[in-house]
Amino acid sequence: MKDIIVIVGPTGIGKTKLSIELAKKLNAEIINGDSVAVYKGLDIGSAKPTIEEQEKIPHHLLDIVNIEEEYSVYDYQQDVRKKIVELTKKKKQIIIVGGTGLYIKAALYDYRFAEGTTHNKYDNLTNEELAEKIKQYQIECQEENNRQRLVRLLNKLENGEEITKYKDQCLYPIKVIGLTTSRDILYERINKRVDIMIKNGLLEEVTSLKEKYKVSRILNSGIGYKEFYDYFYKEKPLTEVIDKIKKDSRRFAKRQYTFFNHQFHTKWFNVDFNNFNNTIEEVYDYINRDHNK
RNA sequence: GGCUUCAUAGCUCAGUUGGUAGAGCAAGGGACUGAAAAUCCCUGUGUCGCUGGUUCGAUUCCCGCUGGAGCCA
Repeated sequence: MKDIIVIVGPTGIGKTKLSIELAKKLNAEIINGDSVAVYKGLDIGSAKPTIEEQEKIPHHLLDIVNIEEEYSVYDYQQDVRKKIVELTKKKKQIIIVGGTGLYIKAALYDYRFAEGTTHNKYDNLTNEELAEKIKQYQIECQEENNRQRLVRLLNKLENGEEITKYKDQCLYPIKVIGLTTSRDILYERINKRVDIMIKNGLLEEVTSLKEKYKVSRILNSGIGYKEFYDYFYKEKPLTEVIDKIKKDSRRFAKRQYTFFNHQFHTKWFNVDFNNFNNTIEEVYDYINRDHNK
């Protein structure tokens, strides 16, 4: 089996562009590694590859979930693993591109999830009480303020699920390519990209989605979408929304660096924005060099 | 031109009855196994505008300068 090429990096760095150019050269197909782009209709704000781009190279796990549906790491893990089998049979090289570190890691590494688990929210318990209950299972719980994690952990314990730690067992041969640049340049690109999204009709996209889907977790948590809440319900000006999207994107980029630096063996490439072909060649050479050894 | 007032962290501002300073925001770092574009944790040295004086010691008091704001001519 050929190495799975994994392209990661902060938002707005040029992962999509690289993935398509590499796929052409490698006769590969692309699997989306982005937790928002799996949703239908979230096109502009998620910076999904355009129709033209998708026509050049087959894309998988894009537009596979309706906005009111729930989709989780578990679902993604299952879907990716099926796709890997499918594409390997077709003798296609696989490129996974995206910015959602946990999704990609859970798909490729030995992350274990039980089937049909419950999702009790414990609304009547405080964080302290949750931590207290967890302690009864002789489990040391860190992050005592992190309700999301406390709830999940307690659910697992009450279901009798195993609390596993197989962090570093990768199930497939992979090459992790990271794209990077200086913080200043990245932030400038992020800011510009948000302006372009607005020009391309982000407000219209969000407005029509809001009308169609009254309740949606993803519209309330995705960057480029959740920020419009203040615009629709608090009569805040659009400029404030735009600044917030930029800020949230910058902070997200920072967290992405932390994840890709520590959770993967990432080989970083400084992007040449003046001549992107240089970057493509550099990455292509790296992939081939390692194949031939 | 005269008088008053302000000048402190990237920004908005506290504060020190004279012993070289701290909040919010911004920013930086980190964690990460079913919400992950989520959630949570940690991080504040800055010629206290410039120059001189008083003082053991000045960002703090005083003189002058520069720049901003206001009032009067």
